[in-house]
Amino acid sequence: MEHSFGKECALGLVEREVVEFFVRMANVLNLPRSVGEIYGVLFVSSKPLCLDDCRALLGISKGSTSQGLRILRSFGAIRTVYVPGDRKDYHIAETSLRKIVSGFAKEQIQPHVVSGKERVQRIRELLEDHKVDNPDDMREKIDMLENWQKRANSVLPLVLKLIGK
Amino acid sequence: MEHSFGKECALGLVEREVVEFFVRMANVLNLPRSVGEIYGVLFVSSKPLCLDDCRALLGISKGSTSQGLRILRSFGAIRTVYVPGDRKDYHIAETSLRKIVSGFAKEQIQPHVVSGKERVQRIRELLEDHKVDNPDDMREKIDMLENWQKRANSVLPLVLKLIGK
DNA sequence: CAGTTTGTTCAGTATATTTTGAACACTATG
DNA sequence: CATAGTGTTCAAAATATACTGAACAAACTG
Repeated sequence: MEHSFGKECALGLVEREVVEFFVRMANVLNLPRSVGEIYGVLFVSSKPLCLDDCRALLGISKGSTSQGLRILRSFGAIRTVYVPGDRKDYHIAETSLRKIVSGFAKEQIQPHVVSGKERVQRIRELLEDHKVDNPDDMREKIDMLENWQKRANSVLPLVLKLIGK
Repeated sequence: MEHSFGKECALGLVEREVVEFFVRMANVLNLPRSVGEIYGVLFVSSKPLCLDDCRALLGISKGSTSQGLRILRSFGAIRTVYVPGDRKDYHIAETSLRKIVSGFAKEQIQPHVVSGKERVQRIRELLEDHKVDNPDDMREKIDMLENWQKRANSVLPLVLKLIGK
């Protein structure tokens, strides 16, 4: 007999623990808790689940579930599968670590990198026609920023290579 | 003549832009905005700054500044330097990307990785004496989690190697 | 087409995080 | 040892973020 901790929910003890694992993951990656929960419940399930399955198993709202699924889809952490004879969309967890990492990087990190690049460019321009305390020193620092960005950019491809399939 | 945007502050236009760059960085890394601001102002300054310098330049509170400096110190993003004949602590930005990344990883990421490892172990144990829908499938999934962790662990050393000094 | 089922959107609410500022501890200094 | 200078802590306030649920849109169904 399994005690329930906190709110009732339809998941077994082991399943709950797996979901919690992904909640922590989400936390580290700066994603909403519900996104972790949803990926977790899909990961742990041996069959595809529809929106309402996820919602019911986790005891969260339809809105959160819909948005969570959208986010997960946006970086390829889940796939939507077609089930003949059912109008609902069914979802399964993508289990290729490489795909997930690469999707996450492309969708969630890359935009920041790009805007960072623009920002440094902008600083360079400002530096042309604005007084600063120590122009040479400042120029050196902007160079350093640009160098950091270059190196940061080179990391992802390597990580993907290393992390394999 | 420089217009001021929003609140008055003691930084020039270029300096403000550099600080904003690091605020975005902080954002991506899931650190408080003030931590980004403080690193930024130290990075851009050509001389060491004390707590009250940072506070005054950024227009933030003493408490935030103290905590921000502590966090930055905790992963080696800044160093505290001794200035003879002055009771105050002075701080400078560490500019070795490698040191910063490595410190950040060790202090902010590693603990999560460790607790993740424990969590997977715990799930394995639970799996021993709790019923689940499909034990074989579940075991396979826990194996996958463990495999992911191994691969994730191998990333940092490589990133450090790649990112150079 | 009227009624159902499914999924999305978004304004309002709830929650979590960050910041503030006043109280405190510590040390130096006269 | 009283006072001033420096940095820390933490409870309360401010802010940012995520979640809810009702209203909606779209697509099927009889």
